[in-house]
Amino acid sequence: MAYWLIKSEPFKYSWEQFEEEGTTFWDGVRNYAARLHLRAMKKGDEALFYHSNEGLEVVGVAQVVREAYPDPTVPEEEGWVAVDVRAKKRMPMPVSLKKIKGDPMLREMALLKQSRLSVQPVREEEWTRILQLGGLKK
DNA sequence: GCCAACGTTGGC
DNA sequence: GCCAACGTTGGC
Repeated sequence: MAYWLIKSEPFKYSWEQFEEEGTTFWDGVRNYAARLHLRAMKKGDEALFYHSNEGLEVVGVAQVVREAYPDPTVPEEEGWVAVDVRAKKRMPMPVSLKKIKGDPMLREMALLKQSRLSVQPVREEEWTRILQLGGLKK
């Protein structure tokens, strides 16, 4: 099982909307590096849901329920993909970018190193640490 | 294949 | 609103 981080600007699609819908298709990725990650996602993998631009914090955990398939919003020949994700758990204490930056265990996170990448892998140690900080794990 | 110009993302 | 970082495009 692998771990990921997916970003959304809350005024476009927020965790609140996500929770309401329960399951949604994650589309709109138009970046080759991000697409590689989308294609590598397996059913059952989990992802941190991060609010970019506004909020600037990890607000919840999502789970992959359907692996990569052609993005229904563009012609299939273009090769872009979407996955389906389900809102799994809200963070009791959202983990802010500030906190992540200040945490020695999270210094190597892709979120800090490649801040523009909208779908990125998360290491197991980082995953565990974020869940701790968020109040989802001891 | 290089690189300048341009567009986009995202933090501040 | 600004700007750095990064990706993409297009001329050569």
